[in-house]
Amino acid sequence: MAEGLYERIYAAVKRIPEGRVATYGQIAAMIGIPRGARQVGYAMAALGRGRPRPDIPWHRVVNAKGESSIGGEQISRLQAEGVVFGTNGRIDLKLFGWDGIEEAE
DNA sequence: ATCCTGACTGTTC
DNA sequence: AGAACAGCCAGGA
Repeated sequence: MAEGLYERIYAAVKRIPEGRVATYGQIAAMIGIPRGARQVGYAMAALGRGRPRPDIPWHRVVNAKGESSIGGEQISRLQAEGVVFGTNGRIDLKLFGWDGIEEAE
């Protein structure tokens, strides 16, 4: 181990099934860091900085309100996966929110 | 090596 | 309902 904390975050993000979205706080909680939502956001930001972008579906990570914190490409990608945005630009976490459990195929 | 910035959340008033 | 406070890690200059 001795992996960076970000590595764990990226791993959790990769677990998000297609067509579903997870919140920053949810990712943080599932890897064991309460109140670590910010760290998750930082990790995502680090992806677009200088870090290479592996196959991390960062676009599937949204804020607690169910909307994209950055918008732009993120929203386009989510819609391409079938995620529907409300009139206010928010997603129904009850419908697209990921429970942290991958659906069996 | 140090300082600054960056894609958040829940609680309380 | 809107605003403020506190907690957290890594990378770039």
